[in-house]
Amino acid sequence: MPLSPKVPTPTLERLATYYTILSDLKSRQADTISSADIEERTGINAAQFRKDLSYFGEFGRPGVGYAIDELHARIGRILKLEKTQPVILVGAGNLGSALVGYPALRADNFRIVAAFDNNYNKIGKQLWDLTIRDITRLVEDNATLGARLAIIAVPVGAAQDVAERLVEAGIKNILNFAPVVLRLPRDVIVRNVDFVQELAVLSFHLPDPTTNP
Amino acid sequence: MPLSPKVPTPTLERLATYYTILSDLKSRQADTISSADIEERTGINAAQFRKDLSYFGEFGRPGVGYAIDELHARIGRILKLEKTQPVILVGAGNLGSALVGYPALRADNFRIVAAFDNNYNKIGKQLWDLTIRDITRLVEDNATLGARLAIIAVPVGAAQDVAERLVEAGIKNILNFAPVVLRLPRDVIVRNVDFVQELAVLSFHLPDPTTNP
DNA sequence: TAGATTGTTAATCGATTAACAATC
DNA sequence: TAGATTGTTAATCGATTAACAATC
Repeated sequence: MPLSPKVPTPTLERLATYYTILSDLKSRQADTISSADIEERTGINAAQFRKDLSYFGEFGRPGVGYAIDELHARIGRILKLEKTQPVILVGAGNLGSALVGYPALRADNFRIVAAFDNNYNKIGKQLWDLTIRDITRLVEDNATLGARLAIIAVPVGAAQDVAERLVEAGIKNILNFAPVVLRLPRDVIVRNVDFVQELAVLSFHLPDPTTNP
Repeated sequence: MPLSPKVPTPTLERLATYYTILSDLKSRQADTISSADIEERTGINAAQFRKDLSYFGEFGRPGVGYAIDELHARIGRILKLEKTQPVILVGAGNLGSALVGYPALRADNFRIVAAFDNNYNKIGKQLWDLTIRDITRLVEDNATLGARLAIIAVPVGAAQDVAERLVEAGIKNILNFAPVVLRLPRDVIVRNVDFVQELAVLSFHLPDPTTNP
């Protein structure tokens, strides 16, 4: 298996986008799709799409296009979405609760298998179908759970500490919702989701509040 | 006012990051900071930081650094965060609810001023301090509200329709949480937040499940 | 076969970073 | 003044896209 040398992150992000629209097309549509069709639907340049796939081998047939089912399956395999991935959630607040209840996660084979918090008023309570666990038990609990992905949905002040516990528990792939830069060993991969940052970028593009006429 | 010619999006994203850490430093720290300090705290290259600022003028003093308060204020002005921005939320589900209750939004001067939904069981009910409104009233309601930013937190199937209503209501800056590519006029700016995409990128980086020894 | 579309190379574009003269 | 650090230029790096021979 020729290990793909170095896949650009933007390629991985687009791969996830292709996967989503292929999931959508899978049953309801014709069974073949061209890179031009993909461009039509996603706005992503057709050459870009073909280049993205080329990091992982050959997927289509010249003159014909791509078999939707096969392409979907192969991208799923690349992104390791074929089997259910257990995910740990830390932070049983409003955001954490929304994430546990978020149906798209389950649809894409992610399953939140445990929720942790440091608040003694929450520990032991239910969050959907999960019993909220004590954050101090994270390391020992994950020895059993065996999750390799985690979501941080705690306030800024707690995020760094939580992240370090996660690493201690063997989790090196972290989705962080706290608006803070986590300082962690270099082999830990962190993806940040920052609502305020997103809104700030939009805010910049707002028309200038023209001074009164 | 020499209109900044073309600011790269990554620069805007980093500007929001600088803003966040400056908010943090503002009171508790010394009153001056160097680009090297910024690199230390954010992992963003010091030259990158200086270059980012250079799109907007001069901010520091050679040999000294940047006055924290002033820098914070000026970045706030660039991102138009100095006055409270009204934001409309569409989708009063779990995620929408978490967003309304999210303290960091308010801290950065965004205020969700109205929540809309299409579900008659929800319309009229309370969501925190907001009364959930009828999505079909969006255009007329925003004539009064005057929001220019909106958040879409509805299921995939409803997102395109909601987006078009928002544009009709004069809102051209949209934060979209539905995992779908919105097709809108080119002058509309959309930022997508896609949890599943983020997890998929992390999932890719998971160690290969080595076949049994 | 002729028409369509792939996979890939090469050209273009844009973003990051090193280097340094200017300046406090 | 000497030391520190900026703002900016130029070099580097990497990602996007156009073009096209290969192939169905």
